Amino acid sequence: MEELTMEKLVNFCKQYGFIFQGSEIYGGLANTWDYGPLGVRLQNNLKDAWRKRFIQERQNSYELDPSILMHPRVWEASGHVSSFSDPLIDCKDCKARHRVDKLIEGFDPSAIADKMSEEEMMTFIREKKIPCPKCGKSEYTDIRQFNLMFETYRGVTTDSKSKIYLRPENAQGEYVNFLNVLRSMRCKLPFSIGQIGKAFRNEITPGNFTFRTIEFEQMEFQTFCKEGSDMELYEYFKEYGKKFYIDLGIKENKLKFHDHDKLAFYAKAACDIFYEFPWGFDEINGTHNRTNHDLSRHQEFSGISQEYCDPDTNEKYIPFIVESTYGVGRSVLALLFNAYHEELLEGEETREVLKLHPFLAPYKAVVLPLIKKYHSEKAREIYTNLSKSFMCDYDEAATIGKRYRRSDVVGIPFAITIDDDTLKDNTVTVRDRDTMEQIRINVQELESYISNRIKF
RNA sequence: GCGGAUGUAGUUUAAUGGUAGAACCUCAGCCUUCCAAGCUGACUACGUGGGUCCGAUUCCCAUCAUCCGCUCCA
Repeated sequence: MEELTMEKLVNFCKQYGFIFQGSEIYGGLANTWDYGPLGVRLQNNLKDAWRKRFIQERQNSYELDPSILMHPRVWEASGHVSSFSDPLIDCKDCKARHRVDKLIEGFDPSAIADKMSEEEMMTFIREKKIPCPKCGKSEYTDIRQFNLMFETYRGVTTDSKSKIYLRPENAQGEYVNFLNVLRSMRCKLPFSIGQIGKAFRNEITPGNFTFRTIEFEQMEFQTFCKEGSDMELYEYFKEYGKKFYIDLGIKENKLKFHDHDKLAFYAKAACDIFYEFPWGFDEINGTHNRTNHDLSRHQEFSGISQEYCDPDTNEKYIPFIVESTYGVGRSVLALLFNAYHEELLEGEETREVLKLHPFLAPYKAVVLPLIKKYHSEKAREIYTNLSKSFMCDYDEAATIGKRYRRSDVVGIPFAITIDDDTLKDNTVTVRDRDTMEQIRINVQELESYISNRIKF
């Protein structure tokens, strides 16, 4: 059995309609990928699973869909306007690109690059003749600013006053709505706001297939709490996140926690969940204790108090926030790697099977007339009825065996075959993808039989 | 963004300075009563743009994209 490489998975996704290259007929646009008919179903089912675990099954949890375009002051308060615009410099000799602040602080740890102006940094580099960490020479281009935020303009003019950003992270959408949710939902702390949505980062870096894209989607969960209960919640959500992935069918030995050695300036603690991809363990989730940094900043920049008044003690304080973020694209990628199997059959034959959790499967069932010309009328009738309950596929082309196999490849958990007996007694064969077991049941029982087996 | 490799149907590939042949897949028909059978037929490709040349898929240049490292990041 060959190892599942990235290249093989990319081909698989393209072949069966999961993921296509973005703008393919124009030669593609780097780092953009389009989810095809099956990929969208898988992705939506993942989102539904997340909603169920994080919103529906939790008390005091609310979903929000904030706007992607936000007031420019939000990004000043969040720190993105200053910290996301990295001054970069290229070595003229070996062409290596360096972040100026890292270059300076790497050379002289007592220097604080953040406090320097661009000119001061350039002078510092020239005077100290800081060597290029790669080649050792000290000949650099001028400093250039790279802003990781996508910019656009509202209105018809393109002056700086009309400049707005596509959000580089989603979390601020929840933070600016903290008071709205608190009031309208009559919340008490701790409570949580979740969101599924897209963010954009104008990075120059290519990624591994959909792992790294300039436009990406996240499922994230912000829990507002009192200082003191924050670390307990932080630990809780780390485990809750790992269990979420295991419940989705990810093998436990493919997952591990990864504590950050270096914390972001706003964070008190940070831990990722890593999945073992072909290139190694890499991040699919991040849980951060963000303290009361975010709400404090918004209070400062907006002038609106972000304090919570404890109804029992009348104590007022700015809540702490524990954030847990799940990458949609990354999770889908992990699920695909995790689900892909090649099974050896008798002889040399192999069967490709996508062993997705039935809840995640793009199609829940495929309806197959045993012989097209005898059974397709009845099969179509059953297909139409069943489609009212779940996404179903219908396949009457080629032999029955081929159609069984075809449904395995795209992860359909149940195959329903219509034969002569169906026409007489209204029973069908239901074949289970994972166990290969076949049972005979009445058409009337199909809906409840499948419903019971695709739960999450 | 840097370095390396690659680019012929959906996939895997063959050949060629005179515009391409196959297998698998897909579709249609025949056959077929439960796991990729068979037969017949059909569709589909030289990433893009220049240059050299009478003529370029082939040679050269650029570009785009992907993969592998590096860098960066969620």
